[in-house]
Amino acid sequence: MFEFRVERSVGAARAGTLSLPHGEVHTPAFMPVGTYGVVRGLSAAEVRRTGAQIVLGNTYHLHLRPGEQVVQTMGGLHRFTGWPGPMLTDSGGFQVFSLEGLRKVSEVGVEFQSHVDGSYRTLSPERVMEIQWSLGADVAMAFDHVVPGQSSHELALEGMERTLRWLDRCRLAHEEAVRRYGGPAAQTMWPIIQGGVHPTLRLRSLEGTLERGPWTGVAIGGLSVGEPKPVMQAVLELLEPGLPPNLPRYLMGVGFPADLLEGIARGVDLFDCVAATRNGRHGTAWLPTGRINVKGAPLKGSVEPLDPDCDCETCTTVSRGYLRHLFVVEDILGLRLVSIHNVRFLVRLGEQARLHILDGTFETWSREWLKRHREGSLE
RNA sequence: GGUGGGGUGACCGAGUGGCUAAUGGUAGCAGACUGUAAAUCUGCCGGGCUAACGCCCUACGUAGGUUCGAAUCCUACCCCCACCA
Repeated sequence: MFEFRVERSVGAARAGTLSLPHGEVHTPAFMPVGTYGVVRGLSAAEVRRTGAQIVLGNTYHLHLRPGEQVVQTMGGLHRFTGWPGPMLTDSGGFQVFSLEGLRKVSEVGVEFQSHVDGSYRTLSPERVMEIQWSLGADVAMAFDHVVPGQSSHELALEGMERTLRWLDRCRLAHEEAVRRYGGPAAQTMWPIIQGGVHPTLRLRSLEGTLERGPWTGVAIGGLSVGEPKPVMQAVLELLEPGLPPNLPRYLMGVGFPADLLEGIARGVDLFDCVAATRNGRHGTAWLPTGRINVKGAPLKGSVEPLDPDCDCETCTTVSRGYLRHLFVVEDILGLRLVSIHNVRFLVRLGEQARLHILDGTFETWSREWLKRHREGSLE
């Protein structure tokens, strides 16, 4: 269990298979985000039909609503959501970053003021691991301290070192849970590398993380939080040689289509991002030639499919003109259909990358794909 | 026919002498969104010129008038609504 097998690599890019209690994940792969136990707007069956292999949930959000005990009583996150496949829960570390202003970080943990009702909740590394154990995903993430992308050396150092100290506590708490409640096959925990945009801090975080191993996977966090894209890519290039080849690498919170290919080329195996569904709800759809505003006047009356190259439910059943109409009249179906397309788009991008890695043509294919995509985006 | 009320930018609707190209809202148009405080947020929204500051033109039913200055006051006319004949 929790085994990762690399089937082939081309440069730094890898095609692999991750074995988890609830199934296998063929990589590279995009994981849709289902913060509250739902990939916003989509049923489990619809998510399944996008080809997604693994879905995320969020510790902080599920702790607030409905509460991890409720989920546990109802049979765990898989039964709760009707998604029988692999799942991963994020620790709430990202909320330390995104809820800035609603939280106070200390060594013990983070005091959040709930965005739901204003009540104060404290999340510590121990508490976070308990909650994630109760939720019961295949993979739990360590509780980390994410700082903004442009953070000073001082702040990034603080976040990075705290993340390492918390990692020790997370590990103990997770091992305790495994010992007390279940076999080692039930859930694994992955650490998260921090360090902002500072190379020395990133390398220290990598080193500190690995020496606390062994692990079954490693995540790279604190990217795509405001730093320029070349900086993110440089961090990936910096870390790649030091990452154990036999572990899946998960780049947290990334990304847009181009980010996936750029990440895969730099050795990343797993991605997650809310942009597919958020942009879907907001009316932006990804295309091989860039992106399109589904609400835009030019789509009025168009009988073309959203993306003629796409095999998703949306593109094979309705027209651009109808999708635009759904947004104009504000029917939820429009949000859902574009979300379905965007998720399928990223999932399929992962599938395509995998095939091209397996047959050795990844670099050429990726270059061409990015060229076409970026040229379209300039329109 | 009489009396009263009313006609404002695509629509609804404020404004009752200068701070008014004219508050708001809707519709429309565009942009943003990366481990989800997001079916959200931001910008534009009479026309023309400008990269921009800005300049010019046309506008508050129609036509005149008063005034340094009018969507706002006066006169006539047109149209709508209510009530009375």
